[in-house]
Amino acid sequence: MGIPLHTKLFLKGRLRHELAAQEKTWLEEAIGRTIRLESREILVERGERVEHSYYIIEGTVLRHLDDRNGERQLVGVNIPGDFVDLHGFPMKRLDHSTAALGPAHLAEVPHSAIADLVERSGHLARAMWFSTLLDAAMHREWIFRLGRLNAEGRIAHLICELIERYKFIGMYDGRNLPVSLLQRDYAEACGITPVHANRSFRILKERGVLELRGEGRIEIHDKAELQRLGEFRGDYLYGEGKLALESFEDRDEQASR
Amino acid sequence: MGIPLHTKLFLKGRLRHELAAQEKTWLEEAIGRTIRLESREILVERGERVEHSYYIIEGTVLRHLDDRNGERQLVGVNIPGDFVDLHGFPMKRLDHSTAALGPAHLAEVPHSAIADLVERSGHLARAMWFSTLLDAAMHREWIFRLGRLNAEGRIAHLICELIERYKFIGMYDGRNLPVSLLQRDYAEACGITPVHANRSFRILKERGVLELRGEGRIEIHDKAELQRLGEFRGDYLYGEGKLALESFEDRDEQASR
DNA sequence: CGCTGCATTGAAATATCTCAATCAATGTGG
DNA sequence: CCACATTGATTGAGATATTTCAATGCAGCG
Repeated sequence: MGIPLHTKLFLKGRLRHELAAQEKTWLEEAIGRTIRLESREILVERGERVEHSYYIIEGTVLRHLDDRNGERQLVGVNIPGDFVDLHGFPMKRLDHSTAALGPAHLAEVPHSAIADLVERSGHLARAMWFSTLLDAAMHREWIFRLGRLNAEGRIAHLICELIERYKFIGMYDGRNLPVSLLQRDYAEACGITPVHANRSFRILKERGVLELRGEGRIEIHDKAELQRLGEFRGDYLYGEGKLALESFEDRDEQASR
Repeated sequence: MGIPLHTKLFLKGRLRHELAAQEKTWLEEAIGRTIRLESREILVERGERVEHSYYIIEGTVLRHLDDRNGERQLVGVNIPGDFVDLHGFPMKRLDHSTAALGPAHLAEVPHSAIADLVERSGHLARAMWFSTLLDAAMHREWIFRLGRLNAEGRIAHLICELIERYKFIGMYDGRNLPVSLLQRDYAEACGITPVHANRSFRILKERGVLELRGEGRIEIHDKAELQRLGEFRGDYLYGEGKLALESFEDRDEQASR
């Protein structure tokens, strides 16, 4: 078919198994259109009712809450292959805002199409449920990071998470992480000031842990130390041991005639 | 029927509409047995594989992550009517631990029974998905609380959330909140030390905002000020305007012959 | 060349932690 | 009923982490 394959990475960072060809086709068909966002462009504002969910083909989307003074707290980072706001499908309204980090290319999936998908494939339905649960698991680690770690640890933990997730989608080469967050963004993710983020990065650099290289690139020099600082245990990303959907797969096998 | 009705509060704090009688019956039947936990007893440890999910009939369950030194970070508080670990159904393994706050009475629901439920009722399936998404929404607010608020604000925000949730299940009278967290627990929820929690509560008391009364009771004196301090907007609990499942209900109506 | 946006640095102010002690309530054994 | 242990709350004082404010540096860009 001549349709461009937007679903190549679909949920790739989220599931341990490939989706079936049939499922991929359905997903591909569910895409209404694709949209391009400019750098820092807002996708959805907190409180908005939503009729579509967005899947990232390319780029990065930040999810955030605003405080009274308009200061942001990031609550999530989405990368290619992620749904940004799949929870908008059951919830119909977003409790946080989403905005592109740099230029981004998204697939827009109408909720009506998701409803069809869910009806057609129990497996896909559960894959989507699972994906939103993975968001929740990440949220929990973010809570941990903010509650128990100091500034360096928080940054380290965040970067560890990003390393694992980029690894899942084949975009981490063991040294260079293609992340273009500004120091301000790290500050907003870690609950610290940009000034303090800056000092923390300096320390990490001086200790030979990592270095911000600009151009949307982080150079990882000592991942072990990074994990130690961030008290990072990556199991919450459910990437190992293909734990993810196996139980569903078992069930599906039993169920299939 | 002679079976005690454990599902009276089922998801009551989670949905804006009553479940259908048929659904309640199914749920009731899905309960394998009920268990009682002693105060501070651990229910599930991080990393454990789980075959059951637990629904709270009575009592409070805390969800937490441990840091390297065994210090806890709370990531959630569950109250009567909540599923504690419904996400264990799709995920099969918990990424955090759960433990009773005081004595608790739980209903144990085998995942096999949930699988049946999900298959039998699309509506119930989505209600459960929704419930887990509400957890995620709360997680996001916890991230906000830890990232943007000072100690007093964090405590205020947490208590505001508890007020709303107890209100949903008819256990808040406008003044007394039946919560028996220790100051240590507030500290673990808010990412501060117990000593600092203590000082913060003193300030809240001196300002006439609230008072810990012991005996598992918080007296709320000035809810407006509490909300201001916590920059609290309760919309993320999806309790107003019955936004929750209306879209599903619409769809279900269309779908029903 | 003079913006502009971001990174970087210094110095003082503030929030929070740490350590150590005391207090109050409760329960237990004799 | 008393002596004692236990648990959680409370307080003080000094140490540390983080913020705030203000200035400077630096690169891309019209």
